[in-house]
Amino acid sequence: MSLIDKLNEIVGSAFTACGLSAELGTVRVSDRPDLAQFQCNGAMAAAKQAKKNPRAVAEEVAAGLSGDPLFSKIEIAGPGFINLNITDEALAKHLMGIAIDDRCGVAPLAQGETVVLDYGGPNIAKAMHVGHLRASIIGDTLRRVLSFCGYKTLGDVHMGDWGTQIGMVISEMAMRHPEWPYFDPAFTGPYPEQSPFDMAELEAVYPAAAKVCKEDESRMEQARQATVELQNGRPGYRALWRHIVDVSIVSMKANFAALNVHFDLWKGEADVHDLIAPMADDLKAKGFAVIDDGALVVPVRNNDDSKEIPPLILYKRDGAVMYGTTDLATLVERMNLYKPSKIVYVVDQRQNLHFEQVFRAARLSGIAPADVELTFAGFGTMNGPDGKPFKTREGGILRLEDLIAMGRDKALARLDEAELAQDATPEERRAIAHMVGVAAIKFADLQNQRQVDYVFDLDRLTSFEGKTGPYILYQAVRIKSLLRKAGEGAAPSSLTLQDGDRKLALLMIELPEVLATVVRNYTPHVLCDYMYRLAQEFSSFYGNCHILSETDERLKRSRLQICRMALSQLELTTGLLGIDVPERM
RNA sequence: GCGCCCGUAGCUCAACCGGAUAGAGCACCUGCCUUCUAAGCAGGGGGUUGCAGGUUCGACUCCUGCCGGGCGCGCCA
Repeated sequence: MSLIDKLNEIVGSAFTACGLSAELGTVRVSDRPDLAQFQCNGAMAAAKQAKKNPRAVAEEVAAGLSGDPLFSKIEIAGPGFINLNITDEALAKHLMGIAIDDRCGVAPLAQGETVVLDYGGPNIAKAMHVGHLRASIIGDTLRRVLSFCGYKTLGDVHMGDWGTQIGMVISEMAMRHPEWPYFDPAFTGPYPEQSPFDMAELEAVYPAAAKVCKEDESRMEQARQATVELQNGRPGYRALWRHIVDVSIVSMKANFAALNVHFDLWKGEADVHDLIAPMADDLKAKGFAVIDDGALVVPVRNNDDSKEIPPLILYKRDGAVMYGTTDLATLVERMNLYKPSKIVYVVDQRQNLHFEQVFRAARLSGIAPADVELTFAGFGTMNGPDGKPFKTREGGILRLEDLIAMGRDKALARLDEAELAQDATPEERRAIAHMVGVAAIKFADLQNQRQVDYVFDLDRLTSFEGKTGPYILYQAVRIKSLLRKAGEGAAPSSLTLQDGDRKLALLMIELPEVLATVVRNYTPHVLCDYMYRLAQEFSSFYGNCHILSETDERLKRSRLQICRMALSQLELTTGLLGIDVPERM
């Protein structure tokens, strides 16, 4: 049980003893550390309800607490804050419990309920760019945190592989290479196993195709036609599509591997194609789907809506399906295959309305029963310094792999400049630089609140100083180095807490509540904030206390134990962000 | 037009369910490498939380109006 939970129990029952609700006894870390370690604000809320004097209520509750030897201080302050300190002995005892726990004192929150997370969402045939960074790493972090907290998690990359953009690429390829067998209706196969193009060529085709379709309506019409034919199973198109998917996946995997982003499922929109027709028939039969203006749609408007909600389109007039169709069918599939208790979509905030439509259609039709939590965890757009979606100076997109290379090269330069890890092999140095560069990029992004837009600043994204990923790594590396020098020492039987380390000790009890918040609100930045405070508090401790040179053996062992605990938490939490810690840097 | 989001230090961002003196980083200023990695530490200046009301013991937080910005709104994703 976390220390906060324990305090909640104790203070909660003190409230109960006064005839008040236990919930009022919620304790939290004090936001005035100069006054107390913990605080409870429940007396003021209770007084409001019962129309009593808040200080009197607080006095009564405090009197009930006064016999508990856990507390070294119980005070009433201001309008009725109950301020609490616990004894160093109690704190030390609790910490020793955390020290021997490989979960750093965090009890699981769930019992293996399944959660499907939908993140990443790269489109095939396109180079991954900086816009995919947030979608990937926020989703992956949430997956890791939920998994650690006891959920069975399934991360699905959910590629965009079935929409009109593929029709654009196919029709553009038909223009460029009419001789390919994929375009010959008389061809009876088999089609070549080897793709006639590589990723570099594919990437070049897409923007050209998109441009020409935008400018030329007849080309757009061809693209739509190709999309329908692909979806309806034209063999040559399907074979070509398979190449596009395979070539794209190789490239995606390289990017995700570099970022240490993991997926359990490599599914795409196309995977649910065979579920669409039966789903549509069923929705039609039950009256949820109707023909409107030539399209088959699911009206999702409610009478009490204050805004216009357009229907979800299942089949366009031309017979092609849209992403709303595949999203709904994907829900059918996920319910059938995984029976999840939650499905979380980590998607660009601008798709808010779209998912509102999908969720409504799913609830309405019973595809997603009421007890399944559907969450749209939208993230903000990455803007340039001008406030508009980020573009490079040349006006183009910045490729993800180029960004990662920039981070790595900057870290490599830093290693040279500071003459660090000189005896390491070039490969090791490169590996360290990669870890540092990726840590910088990921932490810089994840520390932003998920929902809001943020400004993309290359210098800040690859900065190594201050509130950055490398700062976190640096503190962990210092501890590792310290512990190597200290050698194997027996763990102390108890901790000796002093002014230099008490703040750090107190901080380390907060991890369970931090992770609970991340899970509740799907907000990785709360974890980043904790990690930074932890690293900072350690750094302060490290700078102000001698550890190896401490002559009081008992104190030295206690401090080394604090170091080990800080390292455990840093390694656990960096792991939850998918950030690797080098041995030195 | 309707809807959603945002406006906090020079810049970029935090602030838990309404709590005490609104916190960090960058930038700027002052100290600290003959003690465990200076990618660091200790300290300093910097605020009418867009504006105006309201709710209450208490408002960055909730409500109303206004100003400013972003995004979305039927056959792209």
